[in-house]
Amino acid sequence: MSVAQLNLLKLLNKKQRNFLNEKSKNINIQAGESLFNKGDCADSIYRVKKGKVTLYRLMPNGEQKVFKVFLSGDIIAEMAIFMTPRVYPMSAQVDLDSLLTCYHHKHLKELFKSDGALAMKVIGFMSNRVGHLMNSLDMLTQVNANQRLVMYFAEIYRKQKHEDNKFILPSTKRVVAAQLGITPETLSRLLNKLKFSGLILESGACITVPDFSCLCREVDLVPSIFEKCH
Amino acid sequence: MSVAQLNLLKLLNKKQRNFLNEKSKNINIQAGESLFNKGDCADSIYRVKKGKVTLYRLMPNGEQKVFKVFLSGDIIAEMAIFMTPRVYPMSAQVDLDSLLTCYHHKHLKELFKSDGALAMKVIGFMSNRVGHLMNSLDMLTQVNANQRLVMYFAEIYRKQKHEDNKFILPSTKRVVAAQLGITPETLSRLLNKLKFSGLILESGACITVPDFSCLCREVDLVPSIFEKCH
DNA sequence: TTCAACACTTGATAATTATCAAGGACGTTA
DNA sequence: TAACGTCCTTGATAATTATCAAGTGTTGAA
Repeated sequence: MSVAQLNLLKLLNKKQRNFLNEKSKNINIQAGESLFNKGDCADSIYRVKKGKVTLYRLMPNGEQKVFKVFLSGDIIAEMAIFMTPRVYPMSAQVDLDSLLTCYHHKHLKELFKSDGALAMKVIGFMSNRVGHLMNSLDMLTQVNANQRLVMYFAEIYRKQKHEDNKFILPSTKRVVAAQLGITPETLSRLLNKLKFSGLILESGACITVPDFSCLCREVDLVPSIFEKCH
Repeated sequence: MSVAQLNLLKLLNKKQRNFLNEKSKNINIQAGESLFNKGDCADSIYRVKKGKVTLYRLMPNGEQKVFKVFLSGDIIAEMAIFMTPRVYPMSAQVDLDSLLTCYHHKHLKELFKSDGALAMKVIGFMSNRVGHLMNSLDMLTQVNANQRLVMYFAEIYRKQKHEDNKFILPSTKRVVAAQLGITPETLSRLLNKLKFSGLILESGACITVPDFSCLCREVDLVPSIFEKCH
């Protein structure tokens, strides 16, 4: 399974999961509302059961820059509850009417502290996360916008296990551009270039890649980035 | 204390440290030799007692791109030993004749597994590391080369606690440029611009910053990045 | 010493990406 | 329906950074 898909709660066994679920509570939040703000005490992590939540950061100029989009199944603030000081490092906002499950940090820590083997799993999970981030860090500095775009395609394609060579952009292009660290205009032009070359087809938010190898070759990347498992 | 300065071994208490030191062994390595290669089984972490080690990655074109430089006191491969699969994600090479202490992963895991409170500290440490990396990730995509350079200055200035407003570039400018994700030529020109404006003085590898506030203002960053503690 | 290798610099030019300005497409609301 | 807002696109231009080529200085080996 891909590292990206793993999350903290998947490390638990059935019994532990039951223990946690008993203590959890579901909450409904309407689109537009704030889930938490940067600097708030990080008491809970959230699991998205339905809807969409974005994690963002306020830039000096007041713009909000999206860091990550959470969809069904994703866990929000996995790391924040373990940090010192224990505060959320970014803000989260609900984009669509959402159903979230809320877990209190005390109960998680209780589990981890009492079960040494589980704690080791968590440590391993976090190490892999660090490795993954270091990779991204490397890529984003070493790689041009075209390559970042294709790498982003690969990431969401692996995440969405769709039947054929299609995937859906999970948010507006404005947000996608922000995640790639480019302007919406540049994104528009890059997509145009790929469409014009026939390397991708676009219909609304749905993107089709007829041939991954060709696409990768075009931007000078190895095709293996699209492979779902490794 | 700054997050960057914390490391895995500092989480141990005296007794645990003694336990580990008994099992450790010192090794001398000559400049130019390889410490480990990407993909090697990650059995050990290393502590630099003397010398210099660089962690690097081989690029598709065969160039080696430096990810991090380890000097006295730093720990190499803190995360690798916990990853699955347990292999080093990059290669490490000794740049100066070095004395390293080598700790086997089994002994560390033994400690972490048996002491729930320690395991929680480790989890906290890794969470903070993740937070730190997410910050860097954000910065490197949102920030231009000038700002990255000054942020880099801030990082090594905080690390080297020198008397006055001086710090030493820890490696050649070629390597510094690679770490900043720019070419040596661009680095040369950026430094020139800052020198010409009087914002920095350069003599060999030693850089003096007469006024941190001015420097930060010039590149549109907050001066607090140079503060040693927070 | 002389040569070769390497780090660094500088200049000229090209490629990449951002910025600014304008307009089209679409849905929402009055 | 009209008016508005937002997303997206497109064009023109500017800023940033890379690339290529050449030259300087230093070091270390023959």
